[in-house]
Amino acid sequence: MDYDKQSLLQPLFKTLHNIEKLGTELEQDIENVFVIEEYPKNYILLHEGHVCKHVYFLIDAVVRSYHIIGQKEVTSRLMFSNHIVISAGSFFTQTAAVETIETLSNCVIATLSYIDLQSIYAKHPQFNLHTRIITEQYFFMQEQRLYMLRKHSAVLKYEYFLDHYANYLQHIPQKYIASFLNISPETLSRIRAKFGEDSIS
Amino acid sequence: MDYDKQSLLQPLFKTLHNIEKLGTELEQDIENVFVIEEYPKNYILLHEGHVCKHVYFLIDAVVRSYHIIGQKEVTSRLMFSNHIVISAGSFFTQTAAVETIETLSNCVIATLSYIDLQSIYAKHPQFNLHTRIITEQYFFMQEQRLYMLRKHSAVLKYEYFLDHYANYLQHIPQKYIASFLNISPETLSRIRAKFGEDSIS
DNA sequence: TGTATTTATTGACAAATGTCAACAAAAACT
DNA sequence: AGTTTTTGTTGACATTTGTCAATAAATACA
Repeated sequence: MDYDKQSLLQPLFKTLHNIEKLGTELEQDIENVFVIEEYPKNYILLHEGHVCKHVYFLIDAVVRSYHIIGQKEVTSRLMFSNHIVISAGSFFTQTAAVETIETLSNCVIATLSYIDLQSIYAKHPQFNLHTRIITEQYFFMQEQRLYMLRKHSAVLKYEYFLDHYANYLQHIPQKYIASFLNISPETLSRIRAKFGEDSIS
Repeated sequence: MDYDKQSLLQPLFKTLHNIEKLGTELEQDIENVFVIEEYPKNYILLHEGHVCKHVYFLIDAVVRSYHIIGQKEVTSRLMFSNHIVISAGSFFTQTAAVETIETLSNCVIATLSYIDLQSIYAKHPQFNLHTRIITEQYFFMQEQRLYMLRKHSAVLKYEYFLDHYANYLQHIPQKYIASFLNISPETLSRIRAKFGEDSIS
């Protein structure tokens, strides 16, 4: 693959620099350990039961994570370009993941292994500042997802989704959206029918 | 108050040392900025709409956070001794909180202000390592709460609660547990009645 | 200890959502 | 382009959970 790694990683470095300027050596070391990879649609990046050994920085991608509850897949997250993706519990503790991560489009993704990340920490302890802040940001996003799930009715949850994910609506099969909102595909279909009705009349 | 601050903070320092040994000066500086305070039961530590300006380390406490959805309070977290409590979004970004934090028992709590924490970071950048790891741990706990909320039936959610919070059951009014599980108090009462029935027969 | 207040329980009923099935539409694959 | 497969829609109905109200139990407080 003849990618220009540096330009593909530009958005990531912008985020990092906004937190605190990286030294030249640190920036170079980070760039060196990232690997750019292509994955086809519906490729499984992480299997439930396996250890999440990489951070995925989504360069051009639509990705979902899900876990099995009862017999059914329940979508836990929907993620897009410029998101950083890990299965948190698994990655942080290097233990078996309880969720599966799957691509929903042909993807270009920068991957960084757990081991390489640890060596970055060892060589550049100041990098902990950046990952602390990023973890805080993702913590906050997760808090908002929790807030959404506690909205009581299916309609309120769908409205929340429209407010926060409208741009991505067309890229995600509806059944996954329903599952993300914890409602049945039929219920979502009915809600959408009503919404359409409203905007016509 | 004639508390022995050092001994009250022992559990916190143990956690920090387990991540990476703190230097003497850093340890001393942290100890200096923490303030031990007592709060009565049902005291509001943080009001929705205010900025969360402190980290609370619960020394001896039962605490809940909640937000208003529609007309109703919905309990978002239940927290106990040795937990670190903040309203994440508000604290990290120093903006208005969307939730309220309230004591459910008479409490002894160590508080640390946002400003003091920033000066610790400035003076001891290596402390970012500790807070990164702690943030990761709380991230993971939050992920588990999300997982719980996605369990479909009220019974499954209550079973989850029994598995993870059994020790605290008696300290928390049932209506807050119901709210935490996103079910009505009546439904929880009925589930508990059935459970009791089962264990007799 | 007795009274007031809050919390929990129980029943009857209503509302929301899930399930199953049949069909339509869209997408994927030769 | 035509066929197969997947996804989305709609209806009928079942199930779960919520709501309201009455009562009991527990807790707080004077």
